[in-house]
Amino acid sequence: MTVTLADVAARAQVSPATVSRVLNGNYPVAASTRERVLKAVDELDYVLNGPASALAAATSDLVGILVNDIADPFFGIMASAIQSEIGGPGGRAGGERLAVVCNTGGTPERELTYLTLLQRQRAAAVVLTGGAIEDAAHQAAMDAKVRKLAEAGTRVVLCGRPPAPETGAIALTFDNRGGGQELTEHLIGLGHRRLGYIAGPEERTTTRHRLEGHRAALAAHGIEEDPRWTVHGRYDRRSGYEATLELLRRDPSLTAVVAANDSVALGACAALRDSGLRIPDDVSVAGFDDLPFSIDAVPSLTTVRLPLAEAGARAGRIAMGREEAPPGGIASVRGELMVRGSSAVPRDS
Amino acid sequence: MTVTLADVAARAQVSPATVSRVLNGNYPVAASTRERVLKAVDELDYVLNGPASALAAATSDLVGILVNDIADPFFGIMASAIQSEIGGPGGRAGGERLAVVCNTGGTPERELTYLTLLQRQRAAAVVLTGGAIEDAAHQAAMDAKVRKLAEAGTRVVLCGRPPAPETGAIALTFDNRGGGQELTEHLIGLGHRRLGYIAGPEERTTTRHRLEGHRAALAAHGIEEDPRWTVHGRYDRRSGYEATLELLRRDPSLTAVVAANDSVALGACAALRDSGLRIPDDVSVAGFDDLPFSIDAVPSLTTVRLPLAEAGARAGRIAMGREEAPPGGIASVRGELMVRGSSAVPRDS
DNA sequence: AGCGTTACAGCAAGCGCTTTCTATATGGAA
DNA sequence: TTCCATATAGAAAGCGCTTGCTGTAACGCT
Repeated sequence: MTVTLADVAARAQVSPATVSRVLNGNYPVAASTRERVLKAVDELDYVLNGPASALAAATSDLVGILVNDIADPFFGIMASAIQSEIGGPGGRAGGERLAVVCNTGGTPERELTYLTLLQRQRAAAVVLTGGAIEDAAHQAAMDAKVRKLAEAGTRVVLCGRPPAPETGAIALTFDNRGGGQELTEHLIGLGHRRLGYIAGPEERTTTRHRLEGHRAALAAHGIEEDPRWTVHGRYDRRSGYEATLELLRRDPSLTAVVAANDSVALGACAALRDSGLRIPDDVSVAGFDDLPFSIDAVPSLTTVRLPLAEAGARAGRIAMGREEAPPGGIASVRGELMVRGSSAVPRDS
Repeated sequence: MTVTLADVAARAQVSPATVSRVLNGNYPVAASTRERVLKAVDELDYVLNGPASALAAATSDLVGILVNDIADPFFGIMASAIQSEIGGPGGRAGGERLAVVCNTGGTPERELTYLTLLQRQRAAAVVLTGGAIEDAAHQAAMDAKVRKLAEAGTRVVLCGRPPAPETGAIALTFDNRGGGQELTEHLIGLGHRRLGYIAGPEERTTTRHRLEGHRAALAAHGIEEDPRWTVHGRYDRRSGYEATLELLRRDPSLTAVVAANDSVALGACAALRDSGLRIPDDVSVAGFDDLPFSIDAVPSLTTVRLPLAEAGARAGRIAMGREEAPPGGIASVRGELMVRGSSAVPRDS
């Protein structure tokens, strides 16, 4: 039925061992023999049995990439960059690796289950992207899993995620706190004193860090924050729209709205416009991430650029052992403030 | 070293066969025995060896999803929907399946290589998304691969891709032609007579079909097309920006620009604005796909909505055998014209 | 009581590959 | 010529799991 190594061996008049060695190229095989084997492979249209090979060799060529939401370009861009470096087809590395992009939806269970699934597949490496969930029990479970993976020889890299000390994972962390602070400082510098903040889901590290940065900036400039100025929501446009209406309801005198990310910011812009407010004349808006569409917003969005593709690529290389891990296994990746049209001096200043 | 089935069996005082059956749940096992086994599994922290199990059972729980560009929400949305239906963690189906999202970059080689890799892994199913590449040799190679996969029992579903007759693949095709035609007819109906068209890459079916629809609309209304009105580019914002400048250079009297997709349309908007033209007062703009950000463009984008999530979900269910294939193995999915702010009656009409 | 069923559990034969160890040439070096 | 590297090929033992087939109690009938 299906062609096996043995069939190829028979056709090439060699032993299965030789065929295997030709295919893996890690053992001397005479050129003439190799050719004969290759010819047989071609003629029989032989395709290696991955599971069998993984079983025998006790390694696989699967690389897992965990993302919170694959439909969100934030993750798509990182996933794409990681994948381009892990040496799948078209990648520069030799062995052909299969990237397994797993969509966790940001839920603890799925995150854990996917990790188990990857462990089951004996994945060669795993890259976890995006913010982590802040729940002690879940964290502990994740850390344990990661440690187990690392012990089993799977390289684990965190990309845009806080470090997980003692687990053996390499972390490329985004400086969300610093970026958030810089962004808000920019607005304060323009003269804003009443700033609304649309945060992401409560239990995410990303959410907390960005918010902390924002508050640090306020504190540094002696601005006392009104609790009404912060609204939590999801990381999507819709949430930004609704949260903005809520903010406006709570305090119509806000002169700036800082959003947890660019999608939220876009929703905020829509809500402001629908409320008859002009950007940035009446209200300034700022986002985070600098996704491709942010520059096309009207006015273009002031935001913090995160080098998603670069970080992803680096994470991919580290996962493949093609780049050294940063000292201490932890590196902080900084964002860059992008001042654009959506932020300006407040009207009343 | 690592815990195996046998270890669990020993601990639970049963045979390996019994453990396997408890884990797979496809054979009667006494409740008391099952419990004992489950307890041992838990105590030993046993994780099934995927490759070994795939080898023995001659099936795997991997499902491949091929996308042209994972960083593009067009594909991200479909991938997400497919994944939610294939019964991975959180999905409603029983068996836990691992979705393998493969980023082909739209290149023939990678497309083919990934298919081979999936074949090698004995994937349970494969979903190919997005437009196909129009190259006779490549098509033939792809069809042959697909046929082989189908013969080997892998269910192959095409989502947003033209049918591949005689290969055993189920096709959920987007009616790009019809959508393109409807869109252009809308513009013509508004009074536009000089319409620029920014097409995607030449060799893609999606590109060709949308363009054909556009031209069919022109023809149907007796509008003779000026060859200068069509520019080919990539499916991204940048390309839209540049192409628009080119169109404007070629014929400054254009009153409408139809883009191959929404990203391109956004780039077009930027180019028009940078050229001092107002949308839609001076020039109308239209996109395709209706990605989430399109409604947030200013003005919001007139476009053709493609039910990406619905189609993806359906493709996922079909791939899992949870939904019947459409009659003849082919279904056409229609788009819906979304008339919004970026299109209006031309100034000079 | 005798016997066919039914419900479990175990045996053992692989699944298709990798890899260690062994065998056989072949070609110098002595 | 003799002997030992060196190069290349094969034999065979698994890798860890699944599953067809074979027991063997326990049960319900007649």
